[in-house]
Amino acid sequence: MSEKINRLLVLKQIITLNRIGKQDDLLNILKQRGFALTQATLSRDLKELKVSKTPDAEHGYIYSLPSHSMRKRMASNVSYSNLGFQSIDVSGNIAVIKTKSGYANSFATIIDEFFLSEIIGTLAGNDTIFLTIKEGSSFQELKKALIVNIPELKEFIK
Amino acid sequence: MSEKINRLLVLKQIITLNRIGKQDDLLNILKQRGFALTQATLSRDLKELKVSKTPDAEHGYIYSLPSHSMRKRMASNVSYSNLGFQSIDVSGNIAVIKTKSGYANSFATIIDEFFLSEIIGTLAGNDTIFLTIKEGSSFQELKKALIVNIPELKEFIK
DNA sequence: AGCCTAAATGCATAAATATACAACATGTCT
DNA sequence: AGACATGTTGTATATTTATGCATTTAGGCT
Repeated sequence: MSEKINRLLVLKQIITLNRIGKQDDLLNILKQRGFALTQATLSRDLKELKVSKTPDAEHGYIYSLPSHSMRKRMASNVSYSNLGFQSIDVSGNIAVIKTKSGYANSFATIIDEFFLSEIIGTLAGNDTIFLTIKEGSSFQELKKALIVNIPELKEFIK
Repeated sequence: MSEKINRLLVLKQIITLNRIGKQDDLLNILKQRGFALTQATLSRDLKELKVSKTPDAEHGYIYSLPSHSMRKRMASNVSYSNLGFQSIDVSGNIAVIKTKSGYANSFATIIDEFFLSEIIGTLAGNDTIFLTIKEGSSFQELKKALIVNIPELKEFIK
């Protein structure tokens, strides 16, 4: 299960570091790295990651991540390891993240920047963030989206 | 011939204003607007415009223009009609744009923002811009790219 | 633990997209 | 104008990608 999350993270990395124009090529690289999957699954993964296929001056077509997900992180060498994350829980359609004192606001800002489709809005106090989960999305999905976008959280969630 | 340029311009407009997920749909709209073409041509047009197909939260997939081409223009209600453009010529792999006095720099800046693949670099003086044409690209291609990106120039070039 | 629901995946295939090739048009240069 | 090069397009088709359906797997809950 966490197999999938790993795969998504590796997939993102492969896409940012290489210029690849078809799923079969991605598939082969993933297989080399020890993942067992089919093109069908890959297609679904790409959809989930919102990876788009774009014409490229030299390579014909290439896959690329939505501009938000990566660009900033890659450029500025920022690590999120110390976001102050403490825990995440849920009640109804409100997820609650607890952070170290004073970290809630900056953490929420980062989350906002990813425009996660599972979230309607965030509200941050001093050490607490409320996240409204979009109708139709689950707490599970939200957690997964958080991990995929902020890999550093992987060790801490669930 | 200018038929094609018109088509590309309309195509861009259609894409910015609608959320369309497959070429057949685009094709139908173009046909409604009086253009006669096939899916093959459309596919080539999309490639030329660097239109990418992106997963979308609600619509499955949508076509969208590279972020530069449009966003700014649509948002800020800027018209380029008065860029000060006067003429464009070429010698070897250097294209030379003449502008009204003082306009060269701002014009060059706008061009830079489109990251045209036909251009290696630009250099602007007071009323003159030098554009280095990328090896493998032609002056013709460059002019077309300029028109497609800055429709206002259509009347003035060639 | 055992039941239940939701997620994940493969297989097969439909759907969508890109392109080789040939034909035709357009432009350029002398 | 004629010749040559370049650009544009359609047709047919190969390639690539998405998805319905069935099955397996993983969680969540009592």
